[in-house]
Amino acid sequence: MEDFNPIKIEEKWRKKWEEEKRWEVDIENAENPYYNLMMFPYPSAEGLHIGNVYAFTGSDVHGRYMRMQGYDVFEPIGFDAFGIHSENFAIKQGMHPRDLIKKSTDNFRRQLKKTGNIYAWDHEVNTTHPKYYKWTQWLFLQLYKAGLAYHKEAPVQWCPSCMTVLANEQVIQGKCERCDSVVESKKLRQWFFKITDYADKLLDNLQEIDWSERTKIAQHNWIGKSIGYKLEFPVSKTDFSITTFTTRPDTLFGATYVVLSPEHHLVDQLKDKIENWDEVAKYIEDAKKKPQSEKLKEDREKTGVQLKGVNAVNPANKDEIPIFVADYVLVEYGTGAIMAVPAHDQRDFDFAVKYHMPIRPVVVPENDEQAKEITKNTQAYEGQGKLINSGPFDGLNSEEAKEKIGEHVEGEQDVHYHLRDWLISRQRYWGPPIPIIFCENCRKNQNEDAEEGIDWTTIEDTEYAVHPVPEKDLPVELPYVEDYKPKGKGTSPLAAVDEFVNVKCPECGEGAIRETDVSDTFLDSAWYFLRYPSINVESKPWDGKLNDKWLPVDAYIGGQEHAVLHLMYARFITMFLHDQGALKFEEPFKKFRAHGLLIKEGAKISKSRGNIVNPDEFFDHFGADTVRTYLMFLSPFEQGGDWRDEGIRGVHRFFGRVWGLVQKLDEEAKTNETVEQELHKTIKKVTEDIERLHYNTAIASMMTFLNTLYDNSHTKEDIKTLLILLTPFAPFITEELWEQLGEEGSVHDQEWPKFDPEKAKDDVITIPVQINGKVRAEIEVERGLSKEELEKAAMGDEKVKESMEGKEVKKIIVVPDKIVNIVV
RNA sequence: GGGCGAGUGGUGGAAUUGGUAUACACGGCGGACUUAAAAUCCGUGGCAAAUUGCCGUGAGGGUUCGAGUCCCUCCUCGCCCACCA
Repeated sequence: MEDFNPIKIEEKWRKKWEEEKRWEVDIENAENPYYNLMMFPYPSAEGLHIGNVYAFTGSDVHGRYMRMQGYDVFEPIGFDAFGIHSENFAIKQGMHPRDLIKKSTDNFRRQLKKTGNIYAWDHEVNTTHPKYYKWTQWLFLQLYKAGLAYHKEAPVQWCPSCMTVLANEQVIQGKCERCDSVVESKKLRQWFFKITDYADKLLDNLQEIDWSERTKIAQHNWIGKSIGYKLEFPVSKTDFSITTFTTRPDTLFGATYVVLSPEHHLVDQLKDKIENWDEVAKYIEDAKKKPQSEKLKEDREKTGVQLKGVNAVNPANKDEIPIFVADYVLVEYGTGAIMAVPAHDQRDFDFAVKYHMPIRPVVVPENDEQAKEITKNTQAYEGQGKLINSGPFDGLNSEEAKEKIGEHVEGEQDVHYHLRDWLISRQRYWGPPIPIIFCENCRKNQNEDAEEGIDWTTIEDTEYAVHPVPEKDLPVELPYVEDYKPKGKGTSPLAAVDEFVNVKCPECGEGAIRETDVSDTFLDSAWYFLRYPSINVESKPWDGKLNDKWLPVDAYIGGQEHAVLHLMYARFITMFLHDQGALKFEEPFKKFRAHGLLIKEGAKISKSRGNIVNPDEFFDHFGADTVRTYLMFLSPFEQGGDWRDEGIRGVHRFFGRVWGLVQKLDEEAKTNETVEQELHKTIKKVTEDIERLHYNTAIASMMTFLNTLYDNSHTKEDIKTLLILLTPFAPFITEELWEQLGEEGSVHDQEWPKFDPEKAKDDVITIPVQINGKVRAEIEVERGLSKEELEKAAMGDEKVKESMEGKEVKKIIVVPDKIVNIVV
């Protein structure tokens, strides 16, 4: 009898599998392709996080299961190694990002190979490799040529301490995530992708894809479609008119003032008429200076200033109402101006109370009691109801009134989205250079008359023609720059590299300059899944035939934190490529499931908490099988798990017992009935639970089955079935024991066991007998007894008779095969 | 403020359409084995108790023969978004 030594076993098989390239699929000829994708990691210098192991294992269990269902599973892996994360860490370490990334990916690869996942290592993607980012740049050019990439001056978030622009996701409540400094707003020329062109498609397609509901809802909310009306408020005694956007035209009669955002263009145009211009100008100046964090503060008091000397006209009742400038109205949303209805919008209400504006209720609930309450004006009523104080529209339902009032004042139906265009330029070093050349000479020679349609831009007061880098010149390689740190001048460190910046214009051949910004990391990851199958194709981003075979992705697993960013961008890019005729599908991921967050003892795992779990330690001590199975045993995969160091011992013991079972196998023994029934039940449970990613209960039922095998006479076949069921979770020990049982071939090539639904049911079942809803007895009966038989059996039971003594039966509820309840 | 989700033993968590609450594990305690320890195996929701009884799924109410599950009111926690008109 051999001792159970998981480390030795795993080394043996790992080596063998690596030599055989055991998990590679025939990418060209696979008959049943199944693309099992996991969000590729950012290779942090600290090494693989236990949370990564958790996520990857969950995906791999699914992949291995599908493999045993007869699919040719392609499970690739790669590294999302560009980006500010890596760069910041490199700066901290005083190491060049390129060197650091090389080191980190090597370490990641070493750790990933320990996990026992069926990765297609021959298809590894690395976003920082010129052979990869050549096509990221190509993608940029396609978007540019299609008119979906544009250049515009826009405010960005700027950290004065780090002296750099920050990505939106690096700004936490108005502060820099690294140094906690308050972020400022700064205007810079930027590249944007017109993702908003796809807002409706991104929204509508959600209905057709098999994704976790919460992820779909997150995307739905992020796109944030609001349907409403554009309403005009003329400025009295002028030719100007203020265009407002509202989703509640039904409350128009309650609009008692109008608010412009401080950046609104009309403020300047009305300058001559405004009597308190100095005051207004000062307010606007202050508002611009106000840091982002101040604006985001939760209970921040609203401020504003009235434009004295001018009034707007409410188009519904022709009332002259005041105009304010206030920074609670955002220039970037809607029209940058609102009609304020204090009675029915809490924000307007707060403002109205402070500045003594009238509050006129125009919508009240149908219920009169509640209606009385509303008219007391203690807070805004934002619900639906019937109209009052609205002239000819009184009594109408607010829903109907929307359209009627909207039409009455000749408003224009209008739609707005929360989704904004995707800002993709970064003034940093560690990313793919944006493949654009600016030529001053070409701009000078552009025919003034033909200005339309020719793309040009202004950089530091000089006009340039904008040229895409010719595709034959791709990739625009990121030079190895010694001083790669951000300089804080609003430009990338690449701007200081003359050899990079100065270039011959591809059109006129004269001296020109390159765009020095790099693109957002999210662009790298927005298309990587298209590259995996075609990683060895040099002449194009992907091979059409391979693409047809493997894409779209069959199953995608990743973190909920990417619900809006990455997943939205990937969908947008796919839709765009589809419209270009480059892809046959619009949606990249047929099925998506978000895994939960792994925590430790109730707390988030983080360096600052000092509760880091080092996966290497556990791999080396217990082996990958145990780590994998323990992680999956914690809780439902989509819910997340709570890691405890001690808990892993239970799974270790379990495998010790599985091992022991094989060691003391009695070849002569026969299966008894209990084992047979339990076997079919277990197959059913494990299969169903793996399908719905409830790995924890799948494992629990295998533990139960193991206990049954220990307690009952069983055969080698029974053990073999258990091993097969365990394979997706524990690929090493199952293979080893398969070999020890003297079986041909590999456990991994076995067909997934099938269960007989009849045998998965017990023949004799225990039925509880309740009296007045309390369990008083249990009776053993055959399955399938009729109501009458069951009632008879229950009434005949000794315990039941005892409890019933001297009582009168009022009613008996009998649910066959379930329960008997006697009411007395 | 908005959206989403969750509250079950000391802990992680189980529980088809409403049908024996706490499966499977961890830890603690007790026991077996051992010279002893480790490992292994068995028992263990709480309170009282000879057999047994009562109480128990965040709180309160309701529907039902029967509620962790359905309905209403409330409380707490987590995540995401946030002055989006």
